[in-house]
Amino acid sequence: MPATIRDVARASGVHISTVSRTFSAPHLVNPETRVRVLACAEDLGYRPNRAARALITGRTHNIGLIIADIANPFFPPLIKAAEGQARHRDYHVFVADTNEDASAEEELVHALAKQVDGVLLCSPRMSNSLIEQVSREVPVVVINRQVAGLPCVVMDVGQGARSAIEHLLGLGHRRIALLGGPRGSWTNREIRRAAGAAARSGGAELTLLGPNPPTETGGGAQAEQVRRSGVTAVLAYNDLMAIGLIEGLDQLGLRVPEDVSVVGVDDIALSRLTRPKLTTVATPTAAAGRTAVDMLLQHDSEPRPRGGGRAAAVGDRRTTAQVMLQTELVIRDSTGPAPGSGRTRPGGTSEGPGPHRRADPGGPTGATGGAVAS
Amino acid sequence: MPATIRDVARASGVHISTVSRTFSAPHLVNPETRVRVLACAEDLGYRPNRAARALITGRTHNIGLIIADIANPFFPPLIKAAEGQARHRDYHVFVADTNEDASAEEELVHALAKQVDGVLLCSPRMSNSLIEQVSREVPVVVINRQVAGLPCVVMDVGQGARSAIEHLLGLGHRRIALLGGPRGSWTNREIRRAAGAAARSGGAELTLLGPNPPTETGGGAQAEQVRRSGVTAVLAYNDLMAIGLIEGLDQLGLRVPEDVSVVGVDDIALSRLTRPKLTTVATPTAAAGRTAVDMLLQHDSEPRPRGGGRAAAVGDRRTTAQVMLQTELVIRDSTGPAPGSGRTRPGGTSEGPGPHRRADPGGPTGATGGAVAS
DNA sequence: GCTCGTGCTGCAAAGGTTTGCAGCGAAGAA
DNA sequence: TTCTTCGCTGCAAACCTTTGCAGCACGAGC
Repeated sequence: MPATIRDVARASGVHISTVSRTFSAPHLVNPETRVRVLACAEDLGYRPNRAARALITGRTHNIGLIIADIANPFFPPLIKAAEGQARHRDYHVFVADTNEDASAEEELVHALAKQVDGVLLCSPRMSNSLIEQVSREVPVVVINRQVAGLPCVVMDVGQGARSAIEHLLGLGHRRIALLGGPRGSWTNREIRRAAGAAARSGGAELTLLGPNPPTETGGGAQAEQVRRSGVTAVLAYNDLMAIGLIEGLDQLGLRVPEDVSVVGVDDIALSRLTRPKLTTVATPTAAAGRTAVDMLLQHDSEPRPRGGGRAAAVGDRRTTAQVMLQTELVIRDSTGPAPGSGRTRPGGTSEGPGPHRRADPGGPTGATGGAVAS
Repeated sequence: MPATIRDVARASGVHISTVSRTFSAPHLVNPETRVRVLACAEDLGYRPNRAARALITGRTHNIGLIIADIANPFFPPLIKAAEGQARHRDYHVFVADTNEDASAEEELVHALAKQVDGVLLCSPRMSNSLIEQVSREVPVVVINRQVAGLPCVVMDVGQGARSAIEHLLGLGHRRIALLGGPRGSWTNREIRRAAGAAARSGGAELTLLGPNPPTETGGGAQAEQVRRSGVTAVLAYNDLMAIGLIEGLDQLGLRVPEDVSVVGVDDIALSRLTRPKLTTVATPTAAAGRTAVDMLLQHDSEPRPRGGGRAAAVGDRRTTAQVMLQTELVIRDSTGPAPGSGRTRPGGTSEGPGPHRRADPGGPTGATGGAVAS
């Protein structure tokens, strides 16, 4: 039913190539012809078929964004930032959700592969080797994971976890639990590694709880375990789990931060709305989205080898840089002195100004994170 | 760089049509040939180009889902449900976010048009006539809006608003504010209409505040207005605004529900986490997602007229049914007796069992909503 | 021995677009 | 007048698949 270029050509009495040029290279066609063609096109409701165009140009002007769980409020700022950046470069973003499922992830990459010029793989659950394999089918930038030979943008959660543990140590905590995230998460491994090292060097004991689904429910489900383990502080894989845990502890009659201190990771908007407000490791989510788009599109303007047109797609011959963005501990109300440590609570911290206050959420802070190697 | 069907044909010494059949109609090719072809394909990492396939079959097996604001927690359950339903039918869902912007919305429909078999337009901000226009380019199902001649699925927010107002009237409130949502929202109009009627027939005064952006910030920004207006209860366009408003009132020293009662709409997960827990109109979000996918794909199995292949796409000749799903008032802790009304608070309601307790979030409750007309 | 059916494969058109090249007419230069 | 140049347009190949039709070889039935 929709009109094709041929219909427009017929209606305006010119060759299809002239119609094509009317849209993609207007300066090459006689003004009079142009207006006539445009009129006919308007009349017939003609829109160039982007799929057909992509078939020959090798450019779709779309990018795919694959997300582990769209319901996790961690992602929307990243998505929005990516979309904004893409829009500047005249690209559209298609988002797909994998439900934390590795095989769905792979399937979606294939589904998207030829409809986009590249894919942003955000917090992938696939194995590294599988990522490498799919990256041969379509240009990929990985977010929240380092995989050798591929362009990546990660947050320095190691540093964040270290700061969190040090913060807890400073409050007198010596028995700390790490509420682990999902299996297959790079972030999870990094946090575990860094938190373990920091605890050890601070003379504290670190109990590992997990893996768990990275959701409120996943956090809440471990409340009983936390109580039984007798720890006085918990570092959670993310804010959602931290919030769920606080709820769970509450139902068990444990108060936060009086009985147990809780630290999250991500600094989602929600962490400012719950009571107590959450102490958390802020990650530059928006900056990550922007950076990833830039990396994917960095060779966009380069002339592409014509002939065979067969899409040496965007980002081909890309320098496989790896970028690490800085994180920052934001101290709010969910952490306090360890019970029985004799310390008193440092006055109502709650985001007062000071070294820990976060400058500009998702702003340049993170974007300046140094590029690393390769 | 990626292998094409031609490469596989060359490598396995058969014609490309045989390779094609190996994938799309295996029973038509000799088992020996088949294994040889499959081996070569595997070897070369060949994947059929879905864009090229779509060009000729007229089916992409993708559906587009256009969302006003992906950061609004109202949408993820709908997205997830749509994805699940689509997956059953062997479809993938591509999500796009419009940032509440009508023109971005239109642009995205065009970007998606030829890459998907149909589009779910969720809470559109476009004008009805524009929706009608784009629906000529690609099959569309509209969610959260009724537009004549197009298949729609809406929630009965009118009924919900009525229940909410009646609930407030029952608590003795006589001066109520309606915290309006974004311009161009069908839901907003429905709520206003129904709430206005209910208030009038209950002898209450309804103050309109808005339009506002449907976010926490948008809600919080009206806190001062709410105080000044002297109302004792507020019905907000959605939960996010309700929560933002509660925060804002809190900062002005007004307590909820002691000083002001607040009701939201949507019953997002967050509304159970804030203090006080939010009284709200639960909408069957997941059911809406599922239903919309079903409506879009209902003629999927029908044989398609071959010849010209030009995609009398999915859902063509669709019966343009309009479905309305039921809503339900969920009473939690953000509503109480009007100050000075002499009434006392009915004991700790908070989701106890009873007529208002919600059965199964997004479950069959809503899915059974009756089909209506046309 | 001939016909027919069956099982497999090749041929070529079709789908909607872009783009290098060639052609054409007119205007300007020699 | 003849040769260029220039501005515009048409031609046809190419992108990667799918699919109706035809062709081929072979075995069975008469």
